[in-house]
Amino acid sequence: MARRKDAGERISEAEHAVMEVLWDKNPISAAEVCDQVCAQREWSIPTVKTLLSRLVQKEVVGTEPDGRKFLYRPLIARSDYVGGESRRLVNRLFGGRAAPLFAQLAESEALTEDDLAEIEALLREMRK
Amino acid sequence: MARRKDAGERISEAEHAVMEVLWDKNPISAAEVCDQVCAQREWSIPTVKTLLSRLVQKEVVGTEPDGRKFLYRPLIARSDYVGGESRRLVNRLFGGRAAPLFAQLAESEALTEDDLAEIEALLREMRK
DNA sequence: TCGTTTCGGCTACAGACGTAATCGAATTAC
DNA sequence: GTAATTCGATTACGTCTGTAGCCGAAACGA
Repeated sequence: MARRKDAGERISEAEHAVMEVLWDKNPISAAEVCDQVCAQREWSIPTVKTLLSRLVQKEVVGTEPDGRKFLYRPLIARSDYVGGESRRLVNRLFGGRAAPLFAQLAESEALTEDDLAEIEALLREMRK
Repeated sequence: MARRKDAGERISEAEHAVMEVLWDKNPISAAEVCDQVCAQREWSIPTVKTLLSRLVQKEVVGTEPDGRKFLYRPLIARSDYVGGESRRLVNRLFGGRAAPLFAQLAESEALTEDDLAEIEALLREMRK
């Protein structure tokens, strides 16, 4: 498959915060991104613009002109990113096996009752 | 803002590789760490020594003198580190819920038959 | 005792990251 | 039409990371 030059360019944590905004709504301008993200993290507009241009450089965000300004939109799906990060963690910490991760979360009380029920449902689903 | 040195101090990926060696066997000397880790990553001894001293600075690795040299041992449990990293990922990508992570792994085919069986067993265990 | 090896401890340095100010062109306001 | 505003682009800069070299003291060999 035409795997475009992906994994090379890692998305940093700050950049990820910007991506979340773009996944939530797009295409939007830098100012709009800042409206969203500067509420949570205490960033200024220049910071957001820097992060956006780095994301554009990394080819994970695309731009389209909108009059005098630019609108930004993600070029990768959130599920791809999330899946990749999840797999990276599982590989690095659990030798690629998901069960130990599950056990770890269970042990550290990170699983709510809802989580358990949901996971059970998913398991039943997969068993069919 | 003042450097928070309490419990923070993140362990980088390269440092983590060193930690894995220490968790596997300890206390050991820098040379022994290199024997293990320089096989996988292509590092030289100076690199390993730098990583070790950074870990000591971060107070996650302790030293004890052994004649003229030092022996290193981890000061944090692997399960604590692994648990923390797992929770960080779940918080950052899945809003703190474990179920979506599970769903993600399922969707990306990252779950083996063994994983499923193991997780089912864990679930039954927790249901008691 | 004197050179050689062996360590740990500083030093180095480029690239990534977090955070932001400044510049220059285009646009809007008078 | 000229000043003020608005953007993207460029530049800045300290920290963290990856990767490693050099130095001086201790220890060992002869």
